[in-house]
Amino acid sequence: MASQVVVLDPQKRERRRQILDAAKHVFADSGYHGASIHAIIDRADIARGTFYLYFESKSAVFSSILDEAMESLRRLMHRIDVDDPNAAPPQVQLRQQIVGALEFVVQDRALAMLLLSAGHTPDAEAAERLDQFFGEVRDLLRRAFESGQEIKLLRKVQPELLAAAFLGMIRGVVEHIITHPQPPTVESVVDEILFVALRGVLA
Amino acid sequence: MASQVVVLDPQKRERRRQILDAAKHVFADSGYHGASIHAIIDRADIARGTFYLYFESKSAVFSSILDEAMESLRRLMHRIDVDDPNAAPPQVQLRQQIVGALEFVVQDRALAMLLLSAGHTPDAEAAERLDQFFGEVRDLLRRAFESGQEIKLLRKVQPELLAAAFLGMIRGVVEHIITHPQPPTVESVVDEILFVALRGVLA
Amino acid sequence: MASQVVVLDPQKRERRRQILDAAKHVFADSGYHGASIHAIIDRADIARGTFYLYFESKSAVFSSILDEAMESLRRLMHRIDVDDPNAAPPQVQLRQQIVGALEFVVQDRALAMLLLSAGHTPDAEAAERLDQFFGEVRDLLRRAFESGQEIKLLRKVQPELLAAAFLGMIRGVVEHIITHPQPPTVESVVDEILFVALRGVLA
Amino acid sequence: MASQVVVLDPQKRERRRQILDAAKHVFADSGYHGASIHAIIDRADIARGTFYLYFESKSAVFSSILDEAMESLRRLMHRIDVDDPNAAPPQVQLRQQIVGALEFVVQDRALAMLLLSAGHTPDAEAAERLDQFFGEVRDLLRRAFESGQEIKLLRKVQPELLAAAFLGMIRGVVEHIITHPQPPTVESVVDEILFVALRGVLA
DNA sequence: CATGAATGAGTCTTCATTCAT
DNA sequence: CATGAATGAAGACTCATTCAT
Repeated sequence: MASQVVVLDPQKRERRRQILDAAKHVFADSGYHGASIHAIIDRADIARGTFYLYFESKSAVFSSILDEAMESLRRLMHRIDVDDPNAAPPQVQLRQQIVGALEFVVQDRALAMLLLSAGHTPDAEAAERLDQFFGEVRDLLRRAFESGQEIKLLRKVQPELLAAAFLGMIRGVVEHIITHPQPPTVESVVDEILFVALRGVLA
Repeated sequence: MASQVVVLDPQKRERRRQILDAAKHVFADSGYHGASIHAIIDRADIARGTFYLYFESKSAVFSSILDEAMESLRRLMHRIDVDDPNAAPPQVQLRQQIVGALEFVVQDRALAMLLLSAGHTPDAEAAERLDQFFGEVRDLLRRAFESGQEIKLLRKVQPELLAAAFLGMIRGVVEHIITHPQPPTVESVVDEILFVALRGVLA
Repeated sequence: MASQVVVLDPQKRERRRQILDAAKHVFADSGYHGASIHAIIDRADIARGTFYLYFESKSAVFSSILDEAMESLRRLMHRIDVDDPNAAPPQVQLRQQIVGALEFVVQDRALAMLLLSAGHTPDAEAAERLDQFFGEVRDLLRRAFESGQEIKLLRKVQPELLAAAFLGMIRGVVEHIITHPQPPTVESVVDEILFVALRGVLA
Repeated sequence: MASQVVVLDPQKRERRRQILDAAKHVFADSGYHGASIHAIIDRADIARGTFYLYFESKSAVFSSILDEAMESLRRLMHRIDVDDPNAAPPQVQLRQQIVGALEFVVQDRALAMLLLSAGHTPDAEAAERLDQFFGEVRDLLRRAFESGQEIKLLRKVQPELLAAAFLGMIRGVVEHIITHPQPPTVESVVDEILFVALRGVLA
């Protein structure tokens, strides 16, 4: 059976998970550079050498974490069905997807912090991988704007610019939710933001 | 006009500038942690010790850069005058200020990249200073929303959430402008974004 | 006999020894501050990082050296048995102990020099540890004087002052033995000093 | 007029004093190595370059401090007059000299601490100078013992060993006086120590 | 004479990665 | 497979000394 993912026997899979989880939390706590292999293997409760048995470098784990996240996100973002009369109205579908994606990110606090906090790192490989991640998300958004425009749901906009702006907005919102002492529900946040995005702030 | 800053003789001022500029570029290129004192002094073409003559630590230069940027931004962001009949209409004033601020950031490419790329660093002092910087900008935005609401220019919104969202949006836009191969003019970008922000994307 | 010290497998023990020995010599040669990690690892023929695998800092090795020395000294200094009719007479016991302790210090030339040469260092931790070491020795001496006084072996003296004086005397004597081109035997030195201490220099 | 000391005009003399005093205190506080030129010029309230106008290096000031101290000590230690029937009895003269010397050292607290705390330093020049200082004192003591022996005041001793032992004792006593919370008078200390030295501790 | 800005060798310490067991 | 001891490059920072003004 063809598979993009290298098939590992369950034991190794399990170890890999263990390391990925540990790394995710450490990256979240300390940022990419601040995360030490020491902290990761400590949390994963494995030996130093074992780490390098599963990942060839620090940036490799980082990459894998982003890979997994991207895949999950992609699974959540289907095409919005406009033609099927049985489907929910587009705006409802849109809202559902955004809520879903945001909830995915926000509920995995470690992932969210990792994504927010990992800035440019001196490690070129990691930096590139992160750029790529956000690039993909931005593409997702851009295509969404383009479709919306085509089907006349949205007015004429510059999709690329808007994608960049909205990606930033999402990051800002996620940060708001995560760092807030009494985090609002994702639903309430999406309602407010979506309203603003769709209709603007003008009275 | 009296200055808050300790007055240095022109020579020292000049050196300080030289170091600040070099540091800004290095931070922009490599992020806070990735920036080495070595790289900074290399770029500034000074000796190791000279650096510590002007700044007591790496995080101190970083701080100073943010201080200067914040001060400049604040100078650009006046209160919007609504009552004076001789003043430009509020929306025009708003647009001017945003254009001004954005232009300030974008035209200092190094500063822009520094602000975008500096993520969580293991250096607590630097991290805090950066948080503070964005916190101040967010406050500026929040107060703007609150005023707008009070004078009934804007509809009822959650100022804090919107401030976070718009700060993120601004970061996204700045990144877009900076990284774009053919960067659009700030004016055109502001027009598009402002329109969206005020009236939404709906057709 | 159970050991207070964490038990290490022989390999690590050996390495630790190797580093301690190297450090002792370097400290002896250059004093605490003058001793560089570089010199220590050079002498121990290990890599920089290896040093920090066994000791968490320069002051930690220093501390360990003093710990070991103190423990050895303490093992050499038993209470003097006055009552047991089978034991050697007190003066003989005293002489034996002093000879033993002095021989221990003198024969480990590096240790002796380290103890003599380490003055006030800017490193607070190391300085404190050294003070503590000599403080303990002084206490040993003070208690010895107090006991001697109680059992009427010694005449009325100020134990604290005398302890300080004799500790200094011992340092002086050790220095004499160590730096002398033809070092006298410890026994001969102890005989002379002990005689003076007990009966004075007057004809 | 011949003079060992280079004659300086009063202004320079004064400046020199100022620096020597400052340096003495700083050396006393932090030991030789821990003393920074910065601390010295700060305390002397002079500019960096000025320091090097008066002393060619850090070790040079250190040397000068010891020179001055040695000269003062020598002035205090005359030959003990045994023959002159009008002179005080030898033991009284001895006591006076010791009290005088000790008082000189103890009352100049900074000097005392400097002498006690300056251990082997990595600075070869300074280390040598310090050894020389104590060597001279030891010689003074040795000659005293030799004379005492010649005139049959003292019994047969090993002058060199005893000089080393007594020098150490003196250091111990000075340390005791200086570090004691309620320092005893020098006179009382000398009485006790001298008694012990002359007659021993035996009951 | 006095100044203090500039220098750069040298310090301790960290940490990603390798490899023999 | 797993281990963890060993490595050494690289990092931030200090400080005695020089020298142009």
